[in-house]
Amino acid sequence: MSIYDSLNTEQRRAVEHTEGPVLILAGAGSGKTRVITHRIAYLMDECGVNPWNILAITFTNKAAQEMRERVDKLIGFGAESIWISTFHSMCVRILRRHIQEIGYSTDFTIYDTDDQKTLMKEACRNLRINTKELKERTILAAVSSAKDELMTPRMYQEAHQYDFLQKRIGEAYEEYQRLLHKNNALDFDDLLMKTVELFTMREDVLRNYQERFRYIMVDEYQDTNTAQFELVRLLAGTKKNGGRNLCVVGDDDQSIYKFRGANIRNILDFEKVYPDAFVVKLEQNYRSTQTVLDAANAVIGNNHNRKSKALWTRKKEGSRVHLRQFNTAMEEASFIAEDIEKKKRQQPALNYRDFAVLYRTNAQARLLEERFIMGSIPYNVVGGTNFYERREIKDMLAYLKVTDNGRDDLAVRRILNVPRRGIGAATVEKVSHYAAVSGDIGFFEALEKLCDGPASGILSTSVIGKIRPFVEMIRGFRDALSDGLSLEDLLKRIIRETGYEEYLRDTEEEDADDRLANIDELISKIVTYEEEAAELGTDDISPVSGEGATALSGFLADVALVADIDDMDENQDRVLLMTLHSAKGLEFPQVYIAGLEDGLFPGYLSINSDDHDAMEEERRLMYVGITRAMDDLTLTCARSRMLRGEVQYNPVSRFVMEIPEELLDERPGAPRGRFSFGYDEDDEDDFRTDMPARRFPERGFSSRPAPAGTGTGTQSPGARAGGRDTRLKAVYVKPHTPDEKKPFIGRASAGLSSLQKGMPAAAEPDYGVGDRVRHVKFGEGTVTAMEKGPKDYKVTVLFDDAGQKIMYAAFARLEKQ
DNA sequence: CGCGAGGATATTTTT
DNA sequence: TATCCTCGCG
Repeated sequence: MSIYDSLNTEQRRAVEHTEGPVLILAGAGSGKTRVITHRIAYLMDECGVNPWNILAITFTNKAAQEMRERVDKLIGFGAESIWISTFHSMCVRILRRHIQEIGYSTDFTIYDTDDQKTLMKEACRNLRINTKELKERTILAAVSSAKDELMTPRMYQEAHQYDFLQKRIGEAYEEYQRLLHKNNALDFDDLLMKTVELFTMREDVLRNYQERFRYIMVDEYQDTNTAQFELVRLLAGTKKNGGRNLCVVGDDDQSIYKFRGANIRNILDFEKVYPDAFVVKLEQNYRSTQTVLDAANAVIGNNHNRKSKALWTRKKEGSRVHLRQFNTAMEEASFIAEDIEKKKRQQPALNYRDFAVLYRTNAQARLLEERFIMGSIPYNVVGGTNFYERREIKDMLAYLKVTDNGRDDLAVRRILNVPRRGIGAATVEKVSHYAAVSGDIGFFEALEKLCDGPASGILSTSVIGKIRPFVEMIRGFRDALSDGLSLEDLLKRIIRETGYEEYLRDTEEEDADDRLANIDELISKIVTYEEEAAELGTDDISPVSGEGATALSGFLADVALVADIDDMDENQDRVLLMTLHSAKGLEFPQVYIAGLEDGLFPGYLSINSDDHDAMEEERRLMYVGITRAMDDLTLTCARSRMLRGEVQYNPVSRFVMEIPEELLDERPGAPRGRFSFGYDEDDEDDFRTDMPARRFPERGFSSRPAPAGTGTGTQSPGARAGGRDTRLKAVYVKPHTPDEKKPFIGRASAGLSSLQKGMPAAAEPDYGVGDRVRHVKFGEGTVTAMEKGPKDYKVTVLFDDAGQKIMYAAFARLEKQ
């Protein structure tokens, strides 16, 4: 009995095909991690491949960690010398060793989004860019996508020489890079781009790694961007130099990171780049019930750009997908909290950790949290603000950074006056200038010179008197560190000497305790790090610290690359709350997807976007969400919800409508209440606000639309404006209230959003009594009566098959035959 | 220089 | 709504 016997035929083929390019299309829950780990084992056990010749790349540290654990279990000895790491840590590790070849020094620091913003602000100031007209945010976004596409500042400028705004962005990009370089810092995207640059410029270095990584595996391949693709392509080498043992694993249906530059074509076109690729599809799902799978398949089936796949399972049918609709988001949250308790009572085998609540935006977590606290349900919110982005943590890290590397000007400036030392902007400005004219020395160095040297007249003695203690304190930290003080004690000493605790208590009474707790957390993280460092020896403590790196810089580099999800501890018995994005790659017996409303999920941006892909990406996100569920899936939505200070009224998400009715335990109803878009014959109800939470239209009157993409029944594609999904747009128009055709999403009061443009008004129908018409659902029929009702035209139709129906013109979407 | 008030502004999603 | 930024005063 070998370990490979547990694999199914397809998995086995994927495992045993070790040579040449391989594409594994792995549907959700099809055991792809198993395939990768077994493949690694197979390479070592059966093919005699050395572990150090194997590279496995993932996207998150958590995935990397999990993979390593599983490989360890499978093969034991030797697993530790396999490179299993994320793209970013891999790049850091390579750059720590070779970046001097392209003009940086190997002790570079990594800037997070916050630092990027600060730096870009400086770049704009230098270039006299008015950040009111051209926001740093915008520039940074452009720079980031340029880097994803491996575009240098020069290339950017050349590509946009005739567009004034773009040209300015190009200049800002260039200046920003200059500042990064001056600070000996790389931002996130640089890690990838600089590695590619290194490999392109130094063929010998590339050769070196090509020879080392004879077998490469890439997980979540659908999420790779151009830079990552190029990196992999370079590492994999060519047929001639004996490489190309590249195995990529992914699922185009789970590509949800386009906004971050992910290029779905990387997976769709893999066979074009590698025509001799061996392709395996894993379609057997080991996770979910048939019902859940059917729902997922139905939803994703509405997307066009995909490799066809049909998941199936041997698991039982399972219970239907639960659908619950509420009047407010508060009720929705209460329901979820109560439902979890109810299920736990009914099925004592369930633990809190078996539940997850997923949502589109982080902001939605708040209400849920409130209710969970109220019901004393243990929970954990994953994501939101990253631990390492919290102010107090960044302050502490800045002290550590300055102690470690004085060239990080940003860090120095961050803490120079934190806690307050009476050193202000004017002084910072003078010191910066002094640093610039003294041969572009670092900020801290400039501070030192101004304190140590003879009175230069640049700073007054009183200011020097404020700076000197700071400089001396930092020096003290440095000395202590080189005398062998542990990181833990260093951090404690920093807190003590700076008086940070008192500073927190003085300035913010409210959450000082929370912040102090966070600092304690940081201390324990640093302790853990040191313990691991002691165990493994400095080189292997972290995937990112190359040789030559001190323990401190190793810790700092690690920290920069940690995502919130990486810290998730599945041993805690807590309900997990997280975004759909964070949930990718996870599974739970009980899953809730909350906030299923058009305008929220799919977000209004994608509903209104001209980019057809945007909606498909949202749908993939829904697919990811559904397929997280093992046994039970509950979908919830609210008719009204408070969003950034205003109440919004949104209809049920179109994605819910795409799930076949027979899979749901309740029918999606038309939203009720004041802003209902009305559908029932007895329209009086539609304006009652005290409707019971759940009430569904009569049979046959659901507002279920046809699947997107198939058009609206007989409507020929493209017949309507833009050929896009115009059907649902009608939903936003309040029926026939002549001077009030406002969208229901976006602002409920004033402020007409762009949604309004191009919206079909509830116009007079182009048919009359006696005309033959066709309805999406009921088929053909004859109009027998028409009456101008209070809100809209009330049309009575005698359908050939479905009998007589009375409906409103704006929603019936009757087509004259 | 520090602090507070008030206004603007953002809101998908995150390695 | 919550945070962030700017501006003006003490």
